Amino acid sequence: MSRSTEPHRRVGRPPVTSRAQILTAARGLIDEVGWEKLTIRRLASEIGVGATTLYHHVRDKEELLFLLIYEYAEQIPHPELPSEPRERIITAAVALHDGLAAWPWAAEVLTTDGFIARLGDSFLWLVETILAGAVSAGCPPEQSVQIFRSIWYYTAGEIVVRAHTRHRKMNEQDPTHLNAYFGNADGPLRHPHLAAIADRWATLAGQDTFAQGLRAFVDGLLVQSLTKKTSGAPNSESN
Amino acid sequence: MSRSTEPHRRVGRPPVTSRAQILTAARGLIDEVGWEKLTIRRLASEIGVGATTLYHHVRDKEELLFLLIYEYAEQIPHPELPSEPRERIITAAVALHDGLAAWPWAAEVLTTDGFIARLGDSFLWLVETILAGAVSAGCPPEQSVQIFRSIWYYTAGEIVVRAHTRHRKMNEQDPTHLNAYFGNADGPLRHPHLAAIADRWATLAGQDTFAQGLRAFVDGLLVQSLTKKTSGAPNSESN
DNA sequence: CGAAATTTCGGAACGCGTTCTGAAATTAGC
DNA sequence: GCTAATTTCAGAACGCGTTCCGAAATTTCG
Repeated sequence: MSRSTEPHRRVGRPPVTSRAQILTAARGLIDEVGWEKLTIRRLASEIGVGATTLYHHVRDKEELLFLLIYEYAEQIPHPELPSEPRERIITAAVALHDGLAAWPWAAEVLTTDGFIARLGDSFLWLVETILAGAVSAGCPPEQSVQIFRSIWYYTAGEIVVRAHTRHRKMNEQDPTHLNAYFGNADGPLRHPHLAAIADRWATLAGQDTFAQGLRAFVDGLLVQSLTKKTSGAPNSESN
Repeated sequence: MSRSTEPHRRVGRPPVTSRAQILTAARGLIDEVGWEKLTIRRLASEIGVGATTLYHHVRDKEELLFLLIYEYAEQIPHPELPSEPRERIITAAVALHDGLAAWPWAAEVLTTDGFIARLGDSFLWLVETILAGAVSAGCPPEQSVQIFRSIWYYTAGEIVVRAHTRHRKMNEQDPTHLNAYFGNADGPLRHPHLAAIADRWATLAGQDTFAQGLRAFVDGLLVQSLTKKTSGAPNSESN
């Protein structure tokens, strides 16, 4: 209707802040004090408005965090894609992972309902790339979606688990750590392999094996999809 | 020290409740009103004690939920294991997944720090089985741990994402659903594969493909591990 | 100019998990 | 028996996210 032609000042009390200002202030506050200390009340007083005022510009805190990721994500440049479909999938999935893992609070929002669907063009392009890669590799569209979902579970799980893992220095000095649990009384008897590796567990768990696991996963998924094709008859398995 | 020989009544004010009673009451409350409505205050008043009293028997709410899972988990019977190592891994991982996914609040605790290490014998036995399966298949212990970690990321991710996905009936009636996001103006231009499958996305996302994806993952992980053996030289990849 | 409609603001309040602190209830020692 | 030591209890309070609702500030209409 009335667009730029008519600078119709809107009826009602004029807003004292805006979603843009809130997001900017939130970014600043996160840079200052860290995202754990970002609270609605603190953010509001930083802007100089009442706490409840923010709820007229943002549905809730979860949406606030999502919008922060959303805005940043749109600025991420698209990675160059290799020619081979399988490598394209991996490149896109790694970009998706790294893009999200870059923000420590991503884990808070990652698993919310419909997160993928709410992603912006930049991240949707990565989803599209994964789907396209699977299709290029010979998978039917339905299975391509399932391949993406599997990759997404793996990706989200890695980010969330690692985000919740305290990155204390892997000094073996901490007796309350893994060894204390794994190495209980009859551990070596009941769980020999676990006991054998218990003292190295913390070190191994600290390594970043996302990309390596992803490669294995994509290989397995493509092999599985291309082997049984679109066999309508279910396997001998439960699902 | 003084055990059953001496019924030494302990010094100090006698406790009015116990961790066992708290856990029992928590289970009852969850059965009655659902785990979302389980609050510290409500649980305390259910028992008939002050809210803060619970904190002398349980560190925090997270530990309370963890203990609930822990106790249940110990009662789970061990699944029968197939003979083939690969199938043993899958059987154990599915049991781990199903055992955790059985409690809707598992997602709240799943990703907390050191969750796996704090698991009880019953679940640790599943971890042990996965490790043993990988070793039996020919993987060195270190890579077996990485294989388990990859499986765990996938498993935890699946549970957490699905737990946070509202299971609304997949009626296409809801215009605020996926299509509304995926099918935006120039969606078909920018994301053709996404647009092509958008209307079927919700249905596909509702399917349980955990076991299928797991099979692909395990296959890929074993192939990867056995192919490059314990090559000390890193790949051409970043990691 | 004044009343009505409209839109936003923000203080009060709720329930939450959690911490602090002093009171209460018990045993041990004199 | 009285006091001290010990252990637990629980009310008060804090900060949090969030909701409710009346007040405030603007435009529109008569």
